[in-house]
Amino acid sequence: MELIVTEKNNAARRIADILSEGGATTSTTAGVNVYEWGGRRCIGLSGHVVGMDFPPEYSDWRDVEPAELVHADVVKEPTQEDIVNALQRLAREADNVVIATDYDREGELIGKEAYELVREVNDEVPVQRVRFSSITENEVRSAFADPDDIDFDLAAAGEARQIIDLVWGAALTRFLSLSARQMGEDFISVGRVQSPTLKLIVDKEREIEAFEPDDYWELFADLEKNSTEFEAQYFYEDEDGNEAERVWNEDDAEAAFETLREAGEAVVQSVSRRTRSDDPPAPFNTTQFIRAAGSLGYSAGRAMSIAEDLYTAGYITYPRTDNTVYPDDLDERELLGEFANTVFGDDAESLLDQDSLSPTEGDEETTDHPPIHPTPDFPDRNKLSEDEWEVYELVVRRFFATVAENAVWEHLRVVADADGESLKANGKRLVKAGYHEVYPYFNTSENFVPDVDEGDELALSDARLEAKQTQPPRRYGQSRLIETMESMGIGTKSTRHNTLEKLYDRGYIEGDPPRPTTLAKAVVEAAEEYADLVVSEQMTSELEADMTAIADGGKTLAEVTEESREMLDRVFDELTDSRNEIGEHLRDSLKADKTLGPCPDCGDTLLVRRSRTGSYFVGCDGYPECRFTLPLPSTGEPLVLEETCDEHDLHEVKMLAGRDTFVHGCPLCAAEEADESEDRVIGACPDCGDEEGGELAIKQLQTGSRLVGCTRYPDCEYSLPLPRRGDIEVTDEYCDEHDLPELVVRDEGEDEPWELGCPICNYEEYQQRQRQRGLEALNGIGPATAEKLEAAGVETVGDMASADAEALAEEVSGVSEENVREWQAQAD
DNA sequence: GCAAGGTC
Repeated sequence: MELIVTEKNNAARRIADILSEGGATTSTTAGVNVYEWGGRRCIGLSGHVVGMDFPPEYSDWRDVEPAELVHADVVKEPTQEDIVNALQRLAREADNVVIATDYDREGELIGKEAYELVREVNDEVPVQRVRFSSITENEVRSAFADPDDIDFDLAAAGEARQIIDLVWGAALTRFLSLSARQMGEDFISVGRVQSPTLKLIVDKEREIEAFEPDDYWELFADLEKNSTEFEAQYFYEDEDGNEAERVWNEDDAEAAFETLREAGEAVVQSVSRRTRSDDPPAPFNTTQFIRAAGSLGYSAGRAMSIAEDLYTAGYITYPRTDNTVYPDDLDERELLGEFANTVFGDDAESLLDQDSLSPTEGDEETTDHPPIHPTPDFPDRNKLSEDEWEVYELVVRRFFATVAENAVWEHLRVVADADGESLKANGKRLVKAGYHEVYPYFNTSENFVPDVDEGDELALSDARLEAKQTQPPRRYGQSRLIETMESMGIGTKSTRHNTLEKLYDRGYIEGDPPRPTTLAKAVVEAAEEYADLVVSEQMTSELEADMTAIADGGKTLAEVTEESREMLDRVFDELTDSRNEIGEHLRDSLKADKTLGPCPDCGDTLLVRRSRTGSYFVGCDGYPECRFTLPLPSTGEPLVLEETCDEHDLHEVKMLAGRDTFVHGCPLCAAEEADESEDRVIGACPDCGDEEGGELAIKQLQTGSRLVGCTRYPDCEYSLPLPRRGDIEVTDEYCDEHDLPELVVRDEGEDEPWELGCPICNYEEYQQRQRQRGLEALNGIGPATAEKLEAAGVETVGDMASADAEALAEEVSGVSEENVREWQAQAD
């Protein structure tokens, strides 16, 4: 029996399909899919199934000096036990093993890890290696016809990276965390990729903070020919002989303005026309896909998660790729043909009608995977969420664009003279739309300038002088950060977006575009001073050079890692002396990130704190002398914003809760608002109204949340939830069943008020919906939909114990699929 | 409990 090992289940299934000509059967071994046909079995790993770590005696942070980690052993342990078990079970019975992991460095290492697991249980079996750059009939067949050996040097290069990353990352992370006494979940992390990325963000912030704006002026006027008006801008020649529009001196600007205002007309000095070809974009690699999705409003992580779903469902190719050149065996014409009978049919036909079909190419041609493009498998639109469809359409249209013709612009430049001052107008017109016809994501707005001739006298009206200021540099957006990381060579196609998420999670950045916290600045400062290499992209470039040397046989893994450890030794020589100083600086910064402002009782400082039960609240730094506190909302992690409240001089607080994130505002304002707001009685309490005379009232709590609750609270705890935002109106309409008024919520910025109705009915419907949604999740509705449900604030079955989920399913069984679809439509 | 890299 021959055993084929791939990097992921999807690849295993497709390779089995090709080699078996569709005849493979699927079974599971130790819960892992195995594809089997004519004497062959194929199993997919899940990337690395073993992980590198220190032996257990190093695991207590307090017992081990961080510097000891530098020369500690590292060991590899299984991290995916079920897959390791399945692999070894099959390997025992194998008489030949073929490693078919991805064709890149990490794939070689994953292959070598599989090889070692095979060897543990079978020291005889031959192990071969096949390499192919896309899972297509031709490539796979020819690779298997001519197998090769594992490249152990290349795998060792990857292993050196693992060791160096672990040793540097863990030792420095522990050092900073211990020195700041930040253990547990709020440790202070550093690493070869995350820290240079963080420095990028911090450096930009430093530029912004150091920025001093300059005043300048710009002048415009309207020109007119044959009663068509167009705008022209004043310009002059600066000291270097360059054309300039900004006037840096107010007197000069006023003088030019005076001339333009008095001129009344301008004489055309020159007219120049040129046409410019606007070539279609290159095929999508991961970074460019993230960028394009970003311009549609998707965060990097969200874009990748949607792409992942579309890939797993079989609609697009593998979304993690550096490649921007379609492989030879992609038949673009055939793929276009697959869209003929879809909503993209007209566009596909028009592309097929072109004289030639030559796809664009980017600069990167790699062996890992093809660029991201749609597969011939066209999705049923109803099965995708709106977001998924939008992203899918982007991928389809990008593919279309890469085989479309170029666009052509015509530029018209007119220069005119108004009493010795120069005016210019630049017009542009799209004369051939080309790829823009099928790829509507780029700006194609035109700027109209009429046909004029040299010597024409144009009427000049409405001269304008605009006072402006230079602007600070812009922060990096997520996609620009990822592009910059790529150009610096840090991170990989699969990890860059995760690195950004890590920086958010660690409390280093907040907002979008991301801004560094005080802690982030302190960590970067500390690293710059004592371990410069770890915040520098140079660490990666040196590592890359070393890895190339290992792969070529010029250096050994032992040499490279030993060299790196010696460097880290020297870093620790310096660090250890400054431990207290560093710790103090980090602690101050952490405190600054939690500081709200002056305590209204004692004038000391209000901080965000955590109670023993884990909930957050606002407390005074002067505790226990000052016992002032304010509550915070119970959902999410609090984040102190830059914005402050005018009344109390306190920073506003934002609650981070994934997609339910909201701004709580100034906690003192929220508390005062709650104290001032009168409870509005709307009816009798259904629990205790008859016996005790309890009444239901609309209440506002100090945490900012609102509810309908019993006036006898805390004796009676009956309550119904209300939305956090919007004005709640009590109408004259009454619910027959519960004898309560219908409520309406009016939210600023929303055109339509939300007719919430009777609060009891509303809550019952809400609970019902929650159950139905649970059922949908149970019915195998995709992760994207589940995520959406979570966004709607609904706990999904994914979070429930399986017994609970089954009980829930039983409770609502007898529901037709149609009903489910209807509910889903409502939820959307 | 530390990193970065796979994959889900």
